[in-house]
Amino acid sequence: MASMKDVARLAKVSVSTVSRVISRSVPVDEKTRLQVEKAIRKLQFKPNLLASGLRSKSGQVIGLAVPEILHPSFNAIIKYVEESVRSEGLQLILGNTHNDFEIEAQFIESLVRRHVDGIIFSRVSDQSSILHVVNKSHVPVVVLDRALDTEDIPTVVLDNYKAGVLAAEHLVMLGHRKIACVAGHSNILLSRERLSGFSDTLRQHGIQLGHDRVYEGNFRYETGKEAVQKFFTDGVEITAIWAQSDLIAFGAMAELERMGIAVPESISVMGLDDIEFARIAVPALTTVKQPFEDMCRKAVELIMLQTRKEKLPSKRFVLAPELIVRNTTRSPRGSL
Amino acid sequence: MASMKDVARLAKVSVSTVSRVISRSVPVDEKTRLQVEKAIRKLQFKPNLLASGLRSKSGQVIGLAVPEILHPSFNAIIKYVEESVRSEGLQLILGNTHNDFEIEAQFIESLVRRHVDGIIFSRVSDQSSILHVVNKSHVPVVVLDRALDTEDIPTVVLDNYKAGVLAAEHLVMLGHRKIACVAGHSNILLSRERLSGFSDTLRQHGIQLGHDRVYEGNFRYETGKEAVQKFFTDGVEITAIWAQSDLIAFGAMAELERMGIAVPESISVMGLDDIEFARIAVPALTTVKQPFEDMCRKAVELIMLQTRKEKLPSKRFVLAPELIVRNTTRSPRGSL
DNA sequence: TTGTAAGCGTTATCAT
DNA sequence: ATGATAACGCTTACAA
Repeated sequence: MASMKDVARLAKVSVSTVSRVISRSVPVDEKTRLQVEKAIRKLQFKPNLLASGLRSKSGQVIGLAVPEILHPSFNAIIKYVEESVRSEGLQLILGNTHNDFEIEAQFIESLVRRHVDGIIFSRVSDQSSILHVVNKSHVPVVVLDRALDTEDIPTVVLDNYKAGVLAAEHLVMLGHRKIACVAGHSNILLSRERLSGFSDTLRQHGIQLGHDRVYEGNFRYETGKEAVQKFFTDGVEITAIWAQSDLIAFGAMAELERMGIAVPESISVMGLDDIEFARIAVPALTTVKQPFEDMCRKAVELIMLQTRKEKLPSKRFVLAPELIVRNTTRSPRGSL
Repeated sequence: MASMKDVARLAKVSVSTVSRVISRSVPVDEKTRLQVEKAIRKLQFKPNLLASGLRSKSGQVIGLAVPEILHPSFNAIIKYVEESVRSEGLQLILGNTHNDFEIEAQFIESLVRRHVDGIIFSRVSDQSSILHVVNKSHVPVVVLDRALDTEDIPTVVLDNYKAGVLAAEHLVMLGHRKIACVAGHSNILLSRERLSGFSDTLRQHGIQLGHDRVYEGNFRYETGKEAVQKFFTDGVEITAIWAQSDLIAFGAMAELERMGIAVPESISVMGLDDIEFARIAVPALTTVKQPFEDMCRKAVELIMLQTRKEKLPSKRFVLAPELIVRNTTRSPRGSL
């Protein structure tokens, strides 16, 4: 492959001039510029990213760490982060941490050694190496989707409280009063926030969300099944369920189906995320949409700002959720 | 960040010795090795990947080009490629080509400039720049999931003909005779192969798959809906449908549901891929499984073999599909 | 505006 | 077994 040296020789200029033409950081005489460009075309010269990265200390990549690739919401994040990253002229290194902090640490280390321009963490493990990264190597970092309440790191999150509010309002407006919630683990901040928004709003409408009506699990499909089994084993009366993820909602619906309980005729179900399948499934899932696209764009933007050493207007960016009404919710039997 | 120079100074050896300790390519005296390792630990030295990449002409990354991230089968591919790549000690650069050959070309160019150790193409666009890559820059390449019939490029594919056979056998065994197929575009080789396997097998059982019973579209959800509409508009009698992707199958089921036709009671539906949702959906989808994990592992393996300049045992690796029977297929009414 | 030359942090070659 | 030293291909002071 042709190098700058070759171009310089052909264009009868120095390598620095070639470099200037390419980076267009410094004015170059029209005539010499044309010569150089001609030589570049002739030799099909493409600058070596490793060399320029080494010199300028910028690998022209950003890294994205997700805890699990085969999960619809992370798919969305991967897609939109890739899009934003490319629109900045960079490339994306993707790593699956499997929620394992050792794998995460190893991934991060490689990114740092590669002089990435930034790292986006989507849901970090609790023993995350983020702090280490931020302190030791000064690589710009953004946390996406899961806020760390304790840390002073740029963060992009959903307004999780508001998500709970939207869900509660929707179910209450439909006339439900026997309502349950399937939540993520309470040691995760966003689970707590979602639940607070949900139960606060119910309370404002005179509905108490008792402990027996809250099932705590993870955000996966199986949690939905388990929750439904638990509610019925405990004999809890229910006409509507809000699941804190669409996957949970699908698990719940599958279990209801298995038990011969019709959705939404007998029980309404709604989720959170608005994954692709929410639209596709039959019946289509009523849910609270997470604005993944905006969140990812924001995250990349925050990386770029830090790269340019600009001061961030704020450390914490909270984006609003949106209620998407489809076909898994309706008024309870006998109401209205 | 500490560099080799720093380590060398602290350990009172030359940088080359440090390099040798790290690469362990050449024997180093036990004693000096320990000294060096101590210094490395003390300084928390991490070799710079850009520098070593520049010198050794290996970026320690491989690139993966997919046409669409938000598609369940590509999710699987992304996941399993990432896994295999990491187990080789490399990292993954992911690019979404949107089936746009210009975007693809640009992505590939950056990968080459980055001296990636290999590129995996998952379903290339028809005007793909693969050939260019293979010829100009000698970067190892593997095509995954969609074979190019014309080219002499290492390829990993599903045995698509066999997939058609498995689907046909299953439906025939259940007693179906009025069978339809929703296929991908016939200008894509794998669609044709799947269809051939399917119709050949039906024919062996005395069933002719007429043109009116084949709907050609893409592999997306909407195609399934369109196909069902078409079949019913045309008044084609059907008791079973094989869709060449799970997404198509879900589209078909949604449309059947909308029309009040029960699956599998009135019409059996089966797919191809075995995406996550096939298991999760209600009713769970009967399908032909694509061994994504094995395919991806193979693809990465082929890259590594090429990197080591080893001769490939073959250019084309065909992996077997597997029938997964779930709840969307059963014997037609009236039979057995 | 352009050229010279000194790195960036490694690895590879050649001595010793 | 170890050390000097020259690359790798680019950017960036500093000079001219």
